Amino acid sequence: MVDTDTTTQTATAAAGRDFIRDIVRASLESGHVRSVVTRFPPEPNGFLHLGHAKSICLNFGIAREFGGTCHLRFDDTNPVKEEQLFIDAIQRDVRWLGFGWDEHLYYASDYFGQLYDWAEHLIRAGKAYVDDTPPEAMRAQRGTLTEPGQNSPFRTRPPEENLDLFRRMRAGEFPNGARVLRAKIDMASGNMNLRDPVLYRILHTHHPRTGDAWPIYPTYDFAHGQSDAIEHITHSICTLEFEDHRPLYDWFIDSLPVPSRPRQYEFARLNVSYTILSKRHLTRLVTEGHVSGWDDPRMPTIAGLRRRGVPAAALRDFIGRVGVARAYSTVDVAMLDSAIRDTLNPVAPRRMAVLRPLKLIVENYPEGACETLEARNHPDDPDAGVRPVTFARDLWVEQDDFMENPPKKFYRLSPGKEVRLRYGYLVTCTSVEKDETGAVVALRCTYDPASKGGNSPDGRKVQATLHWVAAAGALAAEVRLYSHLFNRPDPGAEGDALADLNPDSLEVLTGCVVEPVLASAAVGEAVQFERTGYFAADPDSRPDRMVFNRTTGLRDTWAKVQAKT
RNA sequence: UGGGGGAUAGUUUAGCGGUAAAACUCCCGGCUCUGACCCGGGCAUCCUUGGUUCGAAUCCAGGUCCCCCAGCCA
Repeated sequence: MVDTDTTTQTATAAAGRDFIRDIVRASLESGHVRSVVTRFPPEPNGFLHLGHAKSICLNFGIAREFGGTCHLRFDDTNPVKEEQLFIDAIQRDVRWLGFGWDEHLYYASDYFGQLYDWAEHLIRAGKAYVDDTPPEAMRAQRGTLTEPGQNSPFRTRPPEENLDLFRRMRAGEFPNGARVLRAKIDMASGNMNLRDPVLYRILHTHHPRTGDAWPIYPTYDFAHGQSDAIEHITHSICTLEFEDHRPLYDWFIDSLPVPSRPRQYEFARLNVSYTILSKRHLTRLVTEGHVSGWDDPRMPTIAGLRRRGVPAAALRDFIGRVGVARAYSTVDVAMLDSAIRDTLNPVAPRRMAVLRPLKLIVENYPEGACETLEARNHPDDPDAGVRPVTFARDLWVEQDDFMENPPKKFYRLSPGKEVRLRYGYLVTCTSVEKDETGAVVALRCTYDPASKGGNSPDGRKVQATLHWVAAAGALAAEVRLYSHLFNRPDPGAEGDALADLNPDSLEVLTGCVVEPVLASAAVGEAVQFERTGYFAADPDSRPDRMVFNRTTGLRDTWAKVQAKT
């Protein structure tokens, strides 16, 4: 008891601050709740995305911070849309994000029997009735936002008849859509959810878990709160659009002999600029082939972000930065990139990779010769060690690092200019080779033999340090550069969101050359290509033909300077 | 007078009657064997109009704008 209190206080002090956590803290301190129990309730009809990540971090995070429990519960009440494939993917993604549920894995379908009994309970209490009204007519009877609805002619059906009909619905006697079970609440309510909501509908559909055991399925409203109650959830946290379902949520809890009294709290869902986080749209992107799949690195899905190389820690950090509130908002996607860089910068090993190669010939370096130099794996972390890099006469440098007629602010290579080849030598460009069309095909340089390692004895400074790869031994690679999937910050604001798809969201570079050590880069593991960005090997990689995904670029001040001129 | 919510820098969020804080973005500068990282500096009449108060982003009253709800989806 004393230990429990101490634990609670410690956890309480350690937890973050937002209005939900304030509520949890208060309920714990007041003694209304002894131990917090939350739940993450995905519907298995798609892959998890950034919006779910917020909910996952909130629910599992609160349980962790306050010494409570968080359940993973699949909201599988609509077999028409749900699949085992998604159930598996969701579990994989939640785990990858860094959360676990121990034995607390549940399915709303686990409670179909109990839910059915409670439906009969409502019928006997005169609080629910079987309605034969066809869908279109029912819609017409519901009224509008400003006009009250009309009572269904079946609303006064006696309980015995309702019970008989409902049992026959359950027995599979009627076709899809023939009848529904409705709660008898108030057809004149200003809250549309209270105008006799549907509790059960007839669906002769195979369910991933219950098979063909049920020809009727409960609706979200009838299943969710009661599932919470069965699991003794203390804080049922959901998004704002469920706010006006709360009176209904409470109506069921008050009308049924449920074993506990959960409370629903709502927060604003996450929106991110230049992306879309609606399952309907994401599903279309996949099924219509606009992306390669749910795990396409451009997708805002957990699986897509993972494949792109985004670490789980970066996602958690991002969610933390975004905060939790009740105000509608759209977060700048730049905040995600920032979180990714901040997570990767201190840990990602540095490598050299030339994305758009330009040949550089060191004229005064002996032909056929080469030497091994030492490069640090991380400039700020000596413990990261060093690796050998080969220097030779023929090298590759980045096309962007050379300009024949440079503007004043251009620090890199140009005729007559001296720069440093990182961890190598200082080189000075002496001449340029061009093809018939006038395009630069190679640079000729001289190197200062005394500058081995990158510094000359006389201490002279150069303005730029370039990355490079020796031609001999270089590994060929494909590099996939990703940018926003949509070309406007608010896709869909003017019509169909898919019309705002960015046709240039994927750029595939096939002629890249990278350091030989990259042959052993593990899939999904982040590295920094110096001066370029963070990358991770894609599952498509093969030892002799690596494929790298750009997770995110480095901040690029030069690009900004350039853009302004 | 349908019901329910929300308004603090360009973007998210903090602030809970004592004179607006942080992160991201952007701009200026410094440092630098990554034009990265890092370090300085800059960027807000707190939606509005009144009221209460010595004092209001915070309390009260009235406006304005935005979002959600008329699935047998969740």
